[in-house]
Amino acid sequence: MKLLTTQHRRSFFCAKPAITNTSHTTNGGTSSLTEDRSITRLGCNIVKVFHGDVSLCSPSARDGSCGEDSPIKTCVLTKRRRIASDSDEEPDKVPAKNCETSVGKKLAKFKADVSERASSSPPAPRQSPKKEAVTEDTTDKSQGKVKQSCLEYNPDKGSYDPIQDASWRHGDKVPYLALAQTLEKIENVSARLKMIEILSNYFRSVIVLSPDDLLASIYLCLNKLAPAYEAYVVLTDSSQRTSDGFKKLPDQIMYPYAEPYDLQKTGIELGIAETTLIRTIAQSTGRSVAQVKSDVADTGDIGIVAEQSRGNQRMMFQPARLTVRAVFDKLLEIATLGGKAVSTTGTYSFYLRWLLALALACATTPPEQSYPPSVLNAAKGVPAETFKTRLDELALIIKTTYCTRKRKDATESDIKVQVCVYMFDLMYLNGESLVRRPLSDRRRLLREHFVPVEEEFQLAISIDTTTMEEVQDFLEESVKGNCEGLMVKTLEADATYEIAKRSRNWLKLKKDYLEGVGDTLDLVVLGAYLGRGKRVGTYGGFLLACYDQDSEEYQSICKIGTGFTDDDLAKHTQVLKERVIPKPRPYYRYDLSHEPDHWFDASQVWEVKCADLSLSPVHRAAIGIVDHEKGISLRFPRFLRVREDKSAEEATTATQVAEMYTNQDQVKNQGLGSTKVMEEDFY
DNA sequence: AATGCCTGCCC
DNA sequence: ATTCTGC
DNA sequence: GCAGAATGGGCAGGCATT
Repeated sequence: MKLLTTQHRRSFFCAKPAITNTSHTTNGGTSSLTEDRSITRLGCNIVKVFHGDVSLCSPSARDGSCGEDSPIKTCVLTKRRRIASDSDEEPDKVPAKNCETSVGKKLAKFKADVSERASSSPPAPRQSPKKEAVTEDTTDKSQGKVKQSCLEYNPDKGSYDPIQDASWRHGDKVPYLALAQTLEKIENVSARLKMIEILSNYFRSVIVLSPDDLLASIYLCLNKLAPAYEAYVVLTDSSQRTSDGFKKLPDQIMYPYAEPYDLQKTGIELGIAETTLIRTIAQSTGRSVAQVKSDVADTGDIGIVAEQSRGNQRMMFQPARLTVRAVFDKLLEIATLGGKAVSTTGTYSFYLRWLLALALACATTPPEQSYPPSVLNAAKGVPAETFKTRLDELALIIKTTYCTRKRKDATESDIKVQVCVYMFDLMYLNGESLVRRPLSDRRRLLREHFVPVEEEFQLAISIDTTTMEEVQDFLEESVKGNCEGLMVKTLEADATYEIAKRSRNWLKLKKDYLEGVGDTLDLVVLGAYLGRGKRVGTYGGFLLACYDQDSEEYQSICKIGTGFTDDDLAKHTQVLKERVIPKPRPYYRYDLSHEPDHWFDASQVWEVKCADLSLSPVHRAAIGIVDHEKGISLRFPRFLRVREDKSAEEATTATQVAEMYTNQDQVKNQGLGSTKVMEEDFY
């Protein structure tokens, strides 16, 4: 039976003995299920009703299916929205508001200031505006001329003393150099823990000596070290904090908070995303947007470009000693002038290590002490255990306190799609947490306490089984019923609802995970995008196309950026570099929004796997076949291998793509939908 | 007012 | 989402 | 085994530009 890949088989078949301790011993694989499993559909049918009143709208329901865990998410979402709108109406209770106005004035002033300049330097990113005297002095805030070369600052020092070992004195503004040196040290270290330690030492000094600069420091760290695409700053507005539980954290981002440091004191929010940041750097350094842009492309790190740009400028007029604050303020001002900076978002984008560094710094050198502080190193004289506990607590606070964004609330009348919530589990009932009870209990309680309502509120379809065959059948059935797959869980043993252990005890089963199952296509590489972060120097993604024999066109079908080993990537880059052409061929069909950095002569054919095919607003594959204006694209595309044996013309054709699309159960089941399209066609 | 870019979110 | 890679 | 860091399609909402 080839149903499961080895990987799956391992997790699937390892019946976990009911153990009470936390070790995860597994007894070797048995060849059949030894215990009853409850299996729920991954996404259940949602009956679409295009009229009628609804009180819930799940975003995941837009495509007519709802993820297995949607019920809960839906609730959370709705709740959050409500809260968000509440705070909309009464944001005044939040201190941040004040600052917003004070900064607001500042902004207004600059806006006026710049709007005239703006006329002479068109904001269009493509152009390189002639800069007249945009040599803004990045340091106009700091006083004095060049000091003697600064002291060596070494936050890497053993038993670091936040006061003695700092290169500045209490009350001083933090010199930018200190931060630069800190970052330099960090970059030369590979161990994460070490990085955290170094950075936290710097933070400790800032906390003790110049707490006002903490925020600026954090921002500048981000700017420097975060991957470019995440390099945006938002000084939060805590009015957007919500008090309800959790928000799913994006995998790579943490959202911190406003305590215990008074981060919200700064009040305003300033959303700088990449493009804005590029303009910012251009303006602040007197370089053209195009220049900066190309530099970013080269280095892949906007922070480095900023640094270098600033460096150049410094050569030109030898400014005074930079302070962290001055740099930050300037950036802030300019970004704000940039126009689109003030956004409604309210999040900090952080990386874990900064959070941890911050937590470590807080734990070691508690903030908000009078100077000189009584506690410089809280780790001293305390059992390591105790300190660790305190640190963990702090880290937890930092990690779990976060800001959510305002969401535009849709009025109920705007909601067009009837949504049905499918319950599949119960974590909490009448004041009692059920998280530690086995699934069988939770499910029983769920069934006892909730009354399903047809087409609104139902139980997720599930089966209990011990045999592989039934699992297989149920998987087939679920796919036919427009679901993505199954969730498989144990009913009794280790059947608690624990997120952390989820990956071990819950198994997600989707068709395209299985080897030899799922959609696979052979596509032509039309172009590529320069890699960023760890992919600097190679291509990071590619534009793929299918071949339309009728029009003899290559039609874009998706971009692709995963599935390659580092080695693959290097090789592809090497091979494709030889085939770069200056302009796309006239017979390449693609959307301008996906314009690659480099175009290639169509030659390479890659085998690519995906989960689904979808109608796309931007891709052009098989355009005109199933829809007039929309092409077809791939969902979750990943690279499998190069098809050396195929030439570009032998790639998957538009016709085949259309066929694959139409053959999807999901599409077939839509039934009526196609009639509608035909009617439209008719007119 | 319409269009298009940018961002953040959801998979 | 998916995938690969260090730790 | 896990966390981190690369990357995907598609959508909604907000701004900017036309």
